[in-house]
Amino acid sequence: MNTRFAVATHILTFLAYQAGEPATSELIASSVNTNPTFIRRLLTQLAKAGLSTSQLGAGGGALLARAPRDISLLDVYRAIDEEQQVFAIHEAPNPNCPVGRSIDVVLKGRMMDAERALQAQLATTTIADLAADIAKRNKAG
Amino acid sequence: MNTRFAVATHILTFLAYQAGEPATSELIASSVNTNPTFIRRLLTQLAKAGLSTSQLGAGGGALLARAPRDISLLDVYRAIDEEQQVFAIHEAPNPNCPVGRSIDVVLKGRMMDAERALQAQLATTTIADLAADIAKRNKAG
DNA sequence: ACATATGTAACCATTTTGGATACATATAAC
DNA sequence: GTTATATGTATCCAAAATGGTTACATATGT
Repeated sequence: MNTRFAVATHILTFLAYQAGEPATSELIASSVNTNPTFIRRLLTQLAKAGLSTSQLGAGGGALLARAPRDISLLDVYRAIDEEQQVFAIHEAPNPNCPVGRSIDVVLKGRMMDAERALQAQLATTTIADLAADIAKRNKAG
Repeated sequence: MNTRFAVATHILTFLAYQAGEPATSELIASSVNTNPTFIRRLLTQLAKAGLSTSQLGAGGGALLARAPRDISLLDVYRAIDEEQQVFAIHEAPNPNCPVGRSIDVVLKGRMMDAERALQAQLATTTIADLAADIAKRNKAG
């Protein structure tokens, strides 16, 4: 998969650490080690999903739109991965073959089962959990 | 994701339908609607994973190496997806940032939880299940 | 006004993906 | 043993995805 989900999660965790202080795309980019445009593109998607907001102008930047404990990794996944599925099928199998005729429908069902299991697990973790894990790790390490 | 997992599953289900009769890469390709080389590349991976075998020469082709009920979608997933993970992280975050320093380790753990949930679900379906679903669907439809 | 920061478009290089051709090797059939 | 068949693999290619870069119109705080 691409790294957008990971970077989006990084962004939100960073914002949680900011504790209400707006963060510019440049500041976030320096934490992620990428460029501000990439961050702004993701922030736009996160804002559309209701996970972040942005303040224009001097002293502005991105903020969480909700409490970290109310943002799950599933929320992030849904905000970023527009396709909403890790599996892809091969288009247009042979309709004259017994297998080709039905494989797509049958396989899609099983793929969706796996996708649901993945998403259910993602729902069990919040940005607050990640922030706590990081705080503990930095204190210990 | 790419379509290799779906095509590999199609191949194995096709072989299950062949009931012991060898299938050439060309025949399989016509069912999948792709080219024989792509099929052979996947068959090589499936054979390395112990899921299929191949017979050279006239009348040859690919065969299942195990009973369809003994091949799970997790077996296919592991045979095909060498990376074994749907999630990717962004490399080299800023070590001087509290979040950048620890996000990778922490997030990787949660990603692996989700990956495990996905794989556990894949393990519940076998090629025999898919073949049965297809047979039922073709009879009904 | 002026500096700052977003949102978005445009362009680019790299990688991934799947398709196409080619061919050495191995096997079956005769 | 010769011939037809089929694999396994290398090579090349075009299209798409991915993330980086520049640019700039718009909005906001000072």
